[in-house]
Amino acid sequence: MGRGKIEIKRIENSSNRQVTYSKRRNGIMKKAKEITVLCDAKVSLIIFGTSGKMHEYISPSTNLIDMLDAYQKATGKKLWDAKHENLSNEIDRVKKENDSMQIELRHLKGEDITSLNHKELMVLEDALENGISSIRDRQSEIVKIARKNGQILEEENKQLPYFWHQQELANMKNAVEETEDVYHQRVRDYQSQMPFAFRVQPMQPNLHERI
Amino acid sequence: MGRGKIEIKRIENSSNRQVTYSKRRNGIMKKAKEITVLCDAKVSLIIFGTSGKMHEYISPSTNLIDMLDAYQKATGKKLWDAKHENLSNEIDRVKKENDSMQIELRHLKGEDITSLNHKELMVLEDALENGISSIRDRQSEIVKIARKNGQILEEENKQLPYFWHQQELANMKNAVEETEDVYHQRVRDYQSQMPFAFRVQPMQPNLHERI
DNA sequence: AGCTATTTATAACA
DNA sequence: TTGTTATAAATAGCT
Repeated sequence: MGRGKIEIKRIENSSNRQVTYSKRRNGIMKKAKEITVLCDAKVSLIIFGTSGKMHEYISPSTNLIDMLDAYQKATGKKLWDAKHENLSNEIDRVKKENDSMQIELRHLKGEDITSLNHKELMVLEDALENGISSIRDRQSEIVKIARKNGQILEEENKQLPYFWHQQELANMKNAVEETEDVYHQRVRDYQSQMPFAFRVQPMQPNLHERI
Repeated sequence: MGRGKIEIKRIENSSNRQVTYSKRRNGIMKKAKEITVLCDAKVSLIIFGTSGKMHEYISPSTNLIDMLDAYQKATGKKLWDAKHENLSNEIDRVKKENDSMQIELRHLKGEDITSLNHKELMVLEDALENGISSIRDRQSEIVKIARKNGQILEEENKQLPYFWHQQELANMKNAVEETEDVYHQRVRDYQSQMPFAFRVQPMQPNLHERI
């Protein structure tokens, strides 16, 4: 209904599309109002354009909530329960993730490990070895930097013998481990059989150096 | 638009009203579909006639729930109330818990530790020491039981020297640590200053012995 | 339900 | 954007 007939397909010219949208939106709104009055129907009309701007019409004799209640009764579909269900599902999902991390944490702390078998324990032990060695490396790095900057406090100084000793032990152990290639080969094999929760998961590196 | 012009007011003749309702309803539906395609708008249209029968149109690119979510964002009106807000809040809470566990796990694995200071590293180290010693205890326990039951496989036997060696190292270390009461006293003090995520959190004990 | 005279909506243009 | 107008589309009153 215009100067020319148009096909019902997306209008590619964006400004034409905008104009048509605006005019037709008004047209539909008008029709909605008319059918409401003429036939005392109840209408709920919500329109979003590509811009994201919303327009709505609700028959004056009702409101959106009542319309949606009626909708649920008429269709049997649960609307706000569906929403509810989605949220519940997400909670379940996140909580499961939570639980497996919780378990992994406890395992790494040596708790609840009676349920683990030999292989699983070996994987854990390896992870802990790696962790502790990283942390000791970092410790000595910090101490070295602090030394250089003359920032070591009297109190902290007292602890140093312990760390140095730990370093020695770690070195001894590493020396032993280096002769035990068979063991580490095996650990790597087991890791590929472990459940996902036991592997390292990627994460955003958002932390900064702050000695 | 018909044989005669009509006023926009309730059609009193019930059968005329019904006919007009049906025709105009189809007209609006058609218009809704057209604006959806022509302008890629998203439309939700729900109509109830006096009979109580419902008709609806939702743009194929969306669904009623998403439309209503968008409606809420656009208007600020809440259609689904506190119940859902509570669920959303719980999701946020659990996700945050998740994040801090994620961080703690990475720390225990020796990752992302450049952001930690000396004291925090000490707490971690202590936790790892405890974990590794529990796990080694359990390892040797398992081995002992397996020995007793004659269940040791040839393959597993190969690994034993490593574990025994680890045990020795651990014992040496413990001997050292026992003479370092000052250190452990200090670690306990630091722990009370650590953020929650670094402490052990309670959990349901749902795992069973399964050597 | 169809039919068609008319009214309305709107596409192209200004 | 807003308005105008030729034309397509919707539909009121009839069958």
